[in-house]
Order: sequence, then structure tokens, then C-alpha cells
Amino acid sequence: MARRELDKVYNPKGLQEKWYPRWEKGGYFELKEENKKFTPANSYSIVIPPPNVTGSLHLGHALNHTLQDILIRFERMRGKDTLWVPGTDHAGIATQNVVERLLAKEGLRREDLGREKFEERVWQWKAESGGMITHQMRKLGESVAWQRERFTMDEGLSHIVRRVFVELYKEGLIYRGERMINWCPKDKTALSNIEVEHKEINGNLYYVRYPLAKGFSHEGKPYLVVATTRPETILGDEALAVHVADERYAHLKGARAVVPFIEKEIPIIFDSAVDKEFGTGVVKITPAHDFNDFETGQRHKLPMTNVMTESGHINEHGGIYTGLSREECRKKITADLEAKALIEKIDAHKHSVGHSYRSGAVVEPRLSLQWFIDIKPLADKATHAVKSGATEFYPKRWENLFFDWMDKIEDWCISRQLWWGHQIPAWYCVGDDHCKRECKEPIVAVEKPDACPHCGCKNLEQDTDVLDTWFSSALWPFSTLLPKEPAEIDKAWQGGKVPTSAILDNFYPTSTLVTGFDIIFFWVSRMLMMGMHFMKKAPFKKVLIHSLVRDANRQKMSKSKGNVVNPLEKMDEYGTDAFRFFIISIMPDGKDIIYDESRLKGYQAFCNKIWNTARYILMNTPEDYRIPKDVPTLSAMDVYVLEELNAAIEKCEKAIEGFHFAEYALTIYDFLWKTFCDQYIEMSKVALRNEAIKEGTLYTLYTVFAAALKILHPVMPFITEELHSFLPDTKENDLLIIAPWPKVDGEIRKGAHKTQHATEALLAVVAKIRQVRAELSVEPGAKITAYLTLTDSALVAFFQEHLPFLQSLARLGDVHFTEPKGKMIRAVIKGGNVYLDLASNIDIEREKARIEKEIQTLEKGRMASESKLASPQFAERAPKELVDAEKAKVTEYNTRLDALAQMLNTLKG
RNA sequence: GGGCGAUUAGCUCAGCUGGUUAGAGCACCUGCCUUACAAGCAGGGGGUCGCAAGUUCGAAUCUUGCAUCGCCCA
Repeated sequence: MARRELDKVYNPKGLQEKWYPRWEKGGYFELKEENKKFTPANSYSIVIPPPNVTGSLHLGHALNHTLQDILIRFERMRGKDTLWVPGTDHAGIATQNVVERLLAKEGLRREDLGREKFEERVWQWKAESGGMITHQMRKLGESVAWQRERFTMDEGLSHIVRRVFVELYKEGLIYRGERMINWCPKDKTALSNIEVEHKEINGNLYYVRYPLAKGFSHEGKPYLVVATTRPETILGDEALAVHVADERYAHLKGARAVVPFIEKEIPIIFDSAVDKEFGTGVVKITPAHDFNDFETGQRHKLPMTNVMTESGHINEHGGIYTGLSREECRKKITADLEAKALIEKIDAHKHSVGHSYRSGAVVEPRLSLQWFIDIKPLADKATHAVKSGATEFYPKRWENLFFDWMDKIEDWCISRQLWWGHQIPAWYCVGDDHCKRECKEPIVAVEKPDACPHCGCKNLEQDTDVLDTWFSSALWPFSTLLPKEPAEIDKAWQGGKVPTSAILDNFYPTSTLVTGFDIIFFWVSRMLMMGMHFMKKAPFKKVLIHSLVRDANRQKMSKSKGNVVNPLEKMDEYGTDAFRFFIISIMPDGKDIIYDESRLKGYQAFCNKIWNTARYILMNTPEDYRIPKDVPTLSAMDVYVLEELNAAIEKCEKAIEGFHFAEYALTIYDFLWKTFCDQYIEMSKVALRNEAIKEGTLYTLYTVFAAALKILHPVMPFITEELHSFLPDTKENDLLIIAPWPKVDGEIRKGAHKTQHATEALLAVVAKIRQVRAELSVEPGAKITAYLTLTDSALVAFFQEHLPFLQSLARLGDVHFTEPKGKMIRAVIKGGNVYLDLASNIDIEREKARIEKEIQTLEKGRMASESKLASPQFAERAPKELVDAEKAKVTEYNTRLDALAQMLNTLKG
């Protein structure tokens, strides 16, 4: 077969389209269930943190997914049965918003369609547009098991959600109650605590005069001054409060004040929760619109008057303000208070205000009837999983943040007033005359009950709320490993016991969860809770926390700032492989990532370098070449590079295992570029022309390059697969994706030990000669005659034996191992001298400058060593090897400095 | 206010359990289109490792304090 030619320049276009379908169709991403016996020890699994179905691949995903793909490809090559489960999240609010915007274009609201039709529209949207991110995941090269792709709203996962809900309810861990919750007036739904982001806002502190009821006064005035940040909530005031021990107001026990505009009398109460230092020490209590006031209100049995609608407008309890929005009302009420001289003053005041993490709207504390999870018992289990070491965080310090949050955790509000999501599996008896008291209780069941168990009434209505999207995500590590069919799920999960199946038994707990720190609360902790509760085991052994990608100015990337980098554009521009390599190279372990595109360009160049390395090897290979089964005779240079390969293999393995991805990238980069290309390939140019060592050289070129492609494959899957297909022994279906991870060659290692020192000496001589040539501006092409005097005779023999390498790398003509006669440029090396025959064109001044510079460098080193040795304690207390090494260094420095001084004298003389 | 993390070359970062003349990439300077690669090759300049004290024979590395920045929680 005639060898195919590689293009002169690396062009990534087409590689993804060529290889991805072959991998996917070949089934290499999938578990071979029919002909494999799995064992937990040989299984490696990851569930993808499901991206939003509305989403598109951003830089964060690109990083997150690349890391997972590296782990999966690495373990696959190491022979593990690997399972990487893909899928998407139904993203309640986000998806509902997307479809509502589409409807708005048609002039429709979701209420116009009704719930059922609306849900149909969402499914229709999902079918048409919901596949964007999975398409993009293919472009990134992700080797996920597509046949196991899941969607949190699909039938099986929905079934599991209902089962879990019912079980938790039966165990008393889910309850329904009227509580203060965070309400988003824009999306008109409840939110959980962690969906609220607190931001520092420059607001005002309004000092409002509350008239006192007849017969009371304070400091001679008929009113009390109350400081508030939210004057619009005056409408819902039920009390004024002062600290129990606040002398200033002690005389007001039993007094009453009048709410402006509402003209309602409210009590003045005494409570130890009031901060005496805040404002005037008197605060207003609005039990239905503030978390703290709600608590206070309960303690003092105050009424709870809600003055706002679900969209954040003032309701019918707001008197003349009814119908205004919160914001309008604040303005108007402030103006009205001022008009009535009820404003004492307004101070600028910075305070923290909750915003919905989805809509950005200011969250309104609201009293409402919601479903909650009694979180403490679950949180304790999750904490135990980490404390016991069943789950480990990388970097470990994130565990502190996790524990901290678990300590302070509050009950999780899981109901959302949306139409898109898992509708809560609770039904209410609409009832008739037969209804009993119990009929008021929700009927919680996996499937709709036929009739009310209390009265037998068949008229049942399902709860209209849906569950928090994160509820189903919390089940993801085991729900995705259960069968897809509800009937099969129930079979695998009998009677509430821990579910079991071949997949679950071997692939749960999953091996690693890869995610960003911002998601520890949303996902990681809740997955731990649910996994521990239902599976009795933590859902993952390791949690790799990576950081955010920020722009070059350290700003968070966001659409509103316009500094978002689209990874797909970059992949088109530079190639997916360069992009993947880039994104892990710029990732410091556990710190924020600064996006620096110059490095992306650099890794494109690296791809080109690899490409041309392959070209070089192929061009120098005979047509019918096959890599020999028996290792041919190897030169010390062959052994050297093969041992460097050994080291690179080990380093890469360790780096990936320890999640040090940047180090993995750097290791392979340095090895391929510096060691293999700059050193070995340059040497091979002579060696290939030398019949005696040609076989060994070809063998080494192929062995090293083939192995390098393998260790590079997890991060650069496409270019490596392409180049692998060009290697002489690669057959049609011999794909790199399933090639075995290379092993350290023990024989080479033994041999390398013997020649390593000599090889390094040879490379040091090369470096020295190059340096001298450059500093003296010797014609680059000129082949110079050189003389080498070395004190070690074994080294002389070695140099003689490997002379062609020396000649090639240092561009030398004849090389003699004797003292030269005549004027030469002399350079001092460790254990000897190098003389270069440049007598004809020596620039004395430049040569002097060169030597003086070198003397300076060496002096610096000698001083450092001597000052160490000068300290008597050093000799006494430092380890003997170190002292000896330091002494040897001084001797070496002295020898070389003497030689340089002598040279300088010669030049001057 | 509480906690976590950072601070090393112009920029982005390595330097892990103290011991090299403190490294890399990009940028910069010099010279080369040497038939794999100019997306390349060879060489070079550039850092009192944020500041101060301490521990130690020895500190970029360990300890403490301070400064600056970032993040999380309140």
C-alpha cells in the first residue's frame, strides 16, 4: 500500500467530522453489556453534571467536559470499563421563559394555551431546539455513552422523582406548610435560599415618624422615629419594636403607634432580637414581608398582613397605594410622608439585597404555602459521607465550605409555581358533602389515585406546583443508572429497598464528579444527600472542583458585559485539539482561570509541530517498513529518549490521577517538543544516514512517537487519532481511542542508568558549543573543527562512539580528542575543555566579553556555595551528602574559573 | 464582621515533602527560509519571589503580623 502523504501544514478542519462518527458508530463510547462481565474494581464511571437543555456550550462547560473526557479516555485506554453518562436538565424556569418568549412573539401568554397545551409546546421546542448542546458536545469530542443519554423529564427519571417524593413524604421528610419563603415576583414562583444571591446595594435608610396613640409621647414629641430601608412595607406593619433592655424606650411599655396612611393602631413590643444600634433603636415589624419580622411576629402573636400580590404589586390591603408596583409605591409613599412631614431624614445606606439568580429580580420575602424537605437528617448523612472519606473533594479545602454550609442549612423549599417541571405527585380531594376532616390532607402517590381514601370521592385535583429542578438533579447519579422503563425501575427497586442492577452494582458509586465550586451547594451536596439516603452509599468517590474562567481583565464572563468567549468559535479558529489542550493548560489547580488567548495560539503551533513530526518520520521511513517485534540494537541516544518517554508516561499518569491537568499538558508538551523534536529528531538526522544505527533509530522514532500519541490522546483526541492512522502498523480498525495506555519499559530503564550520565555530558557540550557560536556570531552553517579534552577517559570513548550526534547537533566538522595546537576559542565545561578552531575570525573584544560574562555567572555560584560552607553550623548540621556536593561544586567552579582567567590573560597578552 | 485563597520576569503561570546559578509559554532582542515544521531553529536580556519579623546551618517554600486583590458567608 502506497503511503499516504500528510499535508505540509496542520489543518484541523475535517478531523472532528472524520473521527467522531467513527468512534460513535463503532460503539467505543458505550458499555459492552452483552459480552462483558463487569466488576466494581475494573469499572470507571462519571455522570455529567447535566447542562440546561436551553443552554449552549460556554467556556465553563468546555473546561468541565474536557476534564471529564480526559479522565474517561485515560481510563478507557487503561483497560477499565468506562461509562460516562450524558444528558440534560429540564431547567424549569429557564425553559419556561424561553418558550414564553416564543409565545409572546405570537402575541400569546401561557395562560392563553392552558397548562397541558403549554407543556406540549415545551416538548415541541425541546424536540426542535433542545439538542444544541449535545450537538456541541460532539464537536468538542466528548466520548460520552450517547445510548444512555438522559433527560431529567423523561419518563423513567420522572417516575423515579415521584417515587423518591412519595418515600420521603412517607418518612416525614417532606412536608407542606405555610412559611416565609423567597419569592421571585418576576417569575412568580418560590425560590430556595440558595437560589438567592445577595448583592450590596446603595440604598437609603428612611427615618420615618410614627405618630403615637393618644396619651403617649417620646422625648416630648408625639411620635417615634423608626429607621427602615423599605418604606413601602409600612403598609404591612403590625408593630414597632425596641430592645427589651433599651432604657430610652422603657416608658413606652403598653404604648401604641399609628401606621401612617393605614391609620391602624399597632403595639410597641419589646424583643431581644432588636439591634439597639440600628437607626434609632426602634424598628418596624412587617411579619409577612421579612424573615426576621416573621419570627418576631410569631413570638408576639402578631397578625400577618400580606400587602403584595404575586407580581410584587400592592394588593387591596394597601389602601390608596393598591395597584402600584413595589418600586412605584416606595417613591410615592416617600413623597407622601415628606408632604406630611413624617420623614425625619434620609441617609444613604449600603445594604445587602437578595436577587433571584435566574431572573435577577429583587426577591420578596413572602408568606406562602409550599412544600419543604426537612433537610437536617439528609444533611447529616451527606456530611458523614465526606467526614468518613467515602467522598473526597479535590482540592480538599472545599470540604470546609461544604461542612460550613451543611451546618447552617435550612429546610429546602422544593415547590415552584411553574408549569414546566415534575408536577408534585400530591392530589387533593375536591370533595362533596361526604368529605371528612382527613380529606383536607394531600394524597401523595406515585400515580394518580382513583379515589380519595377517606371519602371515596373520585374528584381529585393534582397539586399545581412543580418541583425545584435541582430535586431531580439530586437523584442524577443513581437515577441515570437505573433502567429507563418505569416497570423495569420498579423491578430493580423493590419495596423501597436499595435498587440493584448490573449497572448500579458496578458503576455506583460513580468514580468522579467534576464540577465548578459555585455548584457545590446546588448539586454536590444534594446528590450526596439523596445518594446516601436512597442508595446507602455516597454517589461519587471523588469530587473535582475546578474554577471559573475569567477574562483577561479578571472579570467574570457574562453576556451583559459582552466579554463572553464562545468556545465553538475558538475551536473553529484553532482546532478542537489545540483548544482542549489550551483550556487545561491554563487551569491552575483550584484557582481562577484567566483566559489568555496568546497561549491558545501557542498550542495551535504545538499541533502543527506534532503534525510535522509525523511528516518527518514518515518521510524518512522506507515504503515497506514495519516496526520490528524484536528490539534492534539501540544507541545511547535511543535509550536516552526512550527513558525520557518512560518518565513522561509516569508523570502523565500521576498528573491525571491527581487531577493536575496543567501538569499533564506541560509534561507531554515538553517531552514532545523539547526532548523528542529538538534533541532526538535532530540527532536522528545523522543516525538515519548511518546504516549501523539506522534500524535502532527508526525503531525508536516510531516507538516514541506512537507512545506519545497515546499519552496525548486523552487531551487531543482528533489529531492523535489521525496521525496514528498513518503509522505503518496501523490497520483499518486499529483505533487509538481503544489503544492500551503505554507502559514503562523496564529494560530501557536499566540500560538508561548506565549511559545517562554520558549522554547528558554530550548534550551539555552541544549546548556550550552552540552558546559560543551564537555569542561570537559564527556563521550558522559553518562546520567547525573542534578539540575536546576530557578528564574522564570513559567519556572520551563514549563521545567517540557517538560522534555523529555531536557533530550534527553542534554543527561540527572534524572532532579531535587531543589538545590543539595554534590559536583556538576555548570554552570550559564540566570535566574538561572544548576548543573551537575559529582562529581565522575571532573578534577579541567579543570573546573577552563572553568570557567575562561567564566568569560573573560562575562567581555568583561559587560565592553562594562558599558562603554556605563558611558557616560552621552548615558542616555540622546539614546532611553529609549536601556538604560534599557543595564542596565538589566549589572545586568545579574553581577549575573552570581558573581556566577562564587563563583564557582572559591569553587574550589580553 | 467571619472564613477561604492569592501576591514569583512586561503578561499568564510552574516551582508539591525547606537545600540548583529561581523556571516555562507569550512578548522583547540577536542571528538563521540548515530539504519535518518561519505556526519553525539556535542563542540572549529581563526577577532583592507583596512588606516585615521569626523558626532553621539554610526560606520563594514553614510560622506570625501587615498591605493589596479576589471569592464565599453574614
